[in-house]
Parts: sequence; structure tokens; C-alpha cells
Amino acid sequence: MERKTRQQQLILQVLADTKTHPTMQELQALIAKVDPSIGQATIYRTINRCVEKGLVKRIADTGLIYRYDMNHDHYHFKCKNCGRIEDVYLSSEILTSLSEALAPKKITQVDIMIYGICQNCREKNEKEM
Amino acid sequence: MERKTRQQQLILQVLADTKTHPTMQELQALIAKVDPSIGQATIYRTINRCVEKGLVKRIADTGLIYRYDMNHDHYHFKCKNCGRIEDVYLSSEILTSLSEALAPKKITQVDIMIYGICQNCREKNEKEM
DNA sequence: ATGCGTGCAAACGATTTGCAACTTG
DNA sequence: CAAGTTGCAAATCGTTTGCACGCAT
Repeated sequence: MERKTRQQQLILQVLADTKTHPTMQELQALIAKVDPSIGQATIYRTINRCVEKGLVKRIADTGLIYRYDMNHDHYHFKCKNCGRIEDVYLSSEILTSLSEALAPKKITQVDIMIYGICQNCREKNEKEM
Repeated sequence: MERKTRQQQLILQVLADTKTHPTMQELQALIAKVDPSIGQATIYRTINRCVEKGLVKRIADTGLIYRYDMNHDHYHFKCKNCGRIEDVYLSSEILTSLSEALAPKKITQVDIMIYGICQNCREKNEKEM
């Protein structure tokens, strides 16, 4: 059976309030600001449980370090220039054509990571040239 | 400047011959079968260099461990039942509509990971019920 | 001949685990 | 009250690094 503890609620609250897709380290720092008494093992255990449940998504930035995000139907774009990760929302047409392309497999989850240059960086680059 | 060494060629050869998206451990084992004298640091360094060059793709399976794959334009489907990872090829229409949806960003790379139940497991399940 | 790539072992960092104490239902 | 959860510290695991040697260019 599961329990709602003060720590779990705080950890998920912090993650939900954060729009920047924190790494585990960043998440630890954010949580420590609110309550430094929470042990890091607890954060790991809580996040891992939530990833299993599908409540939290692990997203693969470049490199070996993961970032974490509350799981709302969206995808991610990472700018190779400034490094920022943006949320991307896709039309249902694209998603249905995706699942049609994969039939007869049954799709339960789709993770999309797109890399490129964001609008800001493109404009900056053009000016500099 | 770059050099083609015996070790690099063997490592990439093994990865190219493997259709199973090996983890680093699995890759090490496969390479050891051919030539056990190759140090693991060499494998790490070689693969990392290739990932940077874009020759090899790191794919995020569930969990914290990455798998590796030669980078040919394809995507991945993981069956949550049997755990196997399949290659998925997508039509250019889907991909162009993806980049249209993201304009004015400039896209350089797209990674898609799809989870679900594969055909085999679906058929098996139906029989069992 | 030059210097990049290798192999080994040690170092490192992130994540997990064992355990006793505490909290939740 | 029982069982899941926590905090701490130690253990573990994957990956990186320093160094001396070897090999490709």
C-alpha cells in the first residue's frame, strides 16, 4: 500500500513548479531551499517510484545525465546553441499518423526529443553575419 | 587529426553487426569475444567520440542505462511486455509535418522513442484470454 | 618522428542499499 | 500497531582520467 508523506508531496510540488526540466542535482538544490532536511536518497526513491508509475518523465538531454519533468502530453526541443530545452506540443494529426504508421503495434507512450537551433539563436546568428 | 586504429574498427564493426541495440556492458562482452585484450576505457572513448560525431546514437531505454546503435535514419519502439526494441522507419511525410509544426526552429536531429505492445505480444495475450 | 590512441589501474560521481528510527493509515 | 518511508552513511556501479607505452600517419 502507498502513503502520502510530507516529503513526497514537497518533492513533487517542487518539480511541478519548475518549468526548467531540472537534473537530479538541480532538483536536489531546489528542494534543499525549501527543506534541507530531506535526504537525497529520499529524492531518488521518490522520483524513481514516480517514473515507474508514469507520473514523471525522464528526458535524455545530450550526455549521460537525465532531466526530469512532470508527465503532461508534450515533447521536447533542445537548442544545440543555447542549450535550453523547450516544451513542444504536437497536433493530434501528427500523433495519429504516427500510430497508424506503427500499426498493428499498440502504442502506449511516445517520447520525442528534437535537436536544432531555436528561433532566438537563429535570429542572433543572422545579425552577426 | 584522426587515426584509424585496429581497435576502433573492431568496435564499430561489432556495433554495426549487432542488431540488438546493446548496452555498454553488452557491447563490452561482444567485443571481448572477438578480442579480450581491448580495454574498456578504449570502448568508452571510441563510442563517445562517435556519438559526438553523430555516427552512433545513444538511445534511452527505460531506466538509467543507455543503449547504442549505429545512426541510420530510424527510430525505436520498445515493447513493454517482452522488452525487445525494434527499429521503426517513418515516412517522410510524418517527418516533414513534424518540422513544419516546429517552424521557425531549425531542426537538425529527431529522436523518437515509442513504447507499447508489439504484434507478437498482442497476439499471445489474446490467445491467453 | 610526432603525437594520437591504447591499456591499465586509480579516481570520480551518481545512484542505490542496509539499517534503525519514525510516520502514516 | 504494522508496514511503508525516511535519513544517514557506506557500498556499489558506470564512467572518466592520468600516465607510460605503442602504433598510425
